[in-house]
Amino acid sequence: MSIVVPAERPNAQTRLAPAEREVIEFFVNLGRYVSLPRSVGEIYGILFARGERLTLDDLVTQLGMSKGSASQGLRMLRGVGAVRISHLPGDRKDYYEAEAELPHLLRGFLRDQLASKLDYADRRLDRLRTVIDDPSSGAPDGLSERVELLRSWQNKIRRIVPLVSTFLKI
Amino acid sequence: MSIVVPAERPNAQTRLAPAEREVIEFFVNLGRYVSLPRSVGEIYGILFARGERLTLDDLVTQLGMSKGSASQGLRMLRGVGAVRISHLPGDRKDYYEAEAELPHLLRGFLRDQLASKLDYADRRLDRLRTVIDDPSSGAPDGLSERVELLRSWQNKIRRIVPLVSTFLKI
DNA sequence: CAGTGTGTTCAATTTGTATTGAATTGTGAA
DNA sequence: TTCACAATTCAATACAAATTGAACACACTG
Repeated sequence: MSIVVPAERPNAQTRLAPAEREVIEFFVNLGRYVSLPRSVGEIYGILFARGERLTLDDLVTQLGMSKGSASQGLRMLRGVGAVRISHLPGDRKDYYEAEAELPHLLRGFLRDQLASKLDYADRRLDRLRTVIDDPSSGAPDGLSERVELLRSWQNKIRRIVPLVSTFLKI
Repeated sequence: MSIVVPAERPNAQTRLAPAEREVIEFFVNLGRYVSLPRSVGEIYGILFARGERLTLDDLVTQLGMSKGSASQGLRMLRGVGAVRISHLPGDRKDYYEAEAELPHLLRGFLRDQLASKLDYADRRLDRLRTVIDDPSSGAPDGLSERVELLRSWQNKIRRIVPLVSTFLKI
């Protein structure tokens, strides 16, 4: 009778240097605060740690993640301008490197994420007003006043954005 | 042979007025951006819409959610100061109402959420530095410089907080 | 006290999100 | 064209988070 020890899955992460693992975990943790998937934090983390260009295959082997995850993670990071893509002559691979300048990163975030969400909230508030103004909507007493309060929040927040941008010299 | 039509679950939400449903969905959607569970958005939404005090049981029957969800959701909302609790004389129930002042809400958020996370990031960065300074950590070239860059991000963000606070008269 | 009306807890379940990997698309070279 | 290689897609799966509800704890009341 022999005891079957489950084969240890060859976790590629094991090959990473301690310093790299630490940086990666830092960004994974950071990403959690804005509900980014772990894989995205890992990708940005290793690119930041290395400071050099890596290919999708590099990410797959170094981080031990699937091609699918790497591909989708890179798309998200490209979308917010957190990684730059480039090429080598005579090489069809895409090479990625981390964008490490805070102003650049925040600009992408403010433009792509925040702006579109504020716009959406605007439309939502407009709809809310029309619904409430309909007498058959059963709006509780004073609701339309409270909704106007929301509108004023929205305006204040909109005015904060340029304030922050100026401060960060974006 | 008879076709069994699944009994329609008596969804309590159906009883809500259209205007109320609209407000609730607004806050549910808002909450998604900061990854709050739907139930929390619903609770704040109905309290905001009604503008009057409701009990846990009211929430359960009006929103059609479990007592457990309502209880946990209220705890979270109390935690960030988004709802106020009060009582009626000779009534053991807890009554809740929505805190609708933006400054008050943001104050709770800045103090409880942001501050503690910035502190945690600080400690994390300190550890990162000590790991990297260890020659056996296998830190890639130039990593310590890039980590110093992180430190400067951190400092900038810390200086934004009072700026925003001032602007919002918090 | 026992009884009743509260709110809370937490294991089980449901629901939602991320990840995988095989199939597919796209692209440059011969 | 066809081949070869790279990246993307997406249905299936694994994993994580939210929700439920029954058991519990607490505190007032008669």
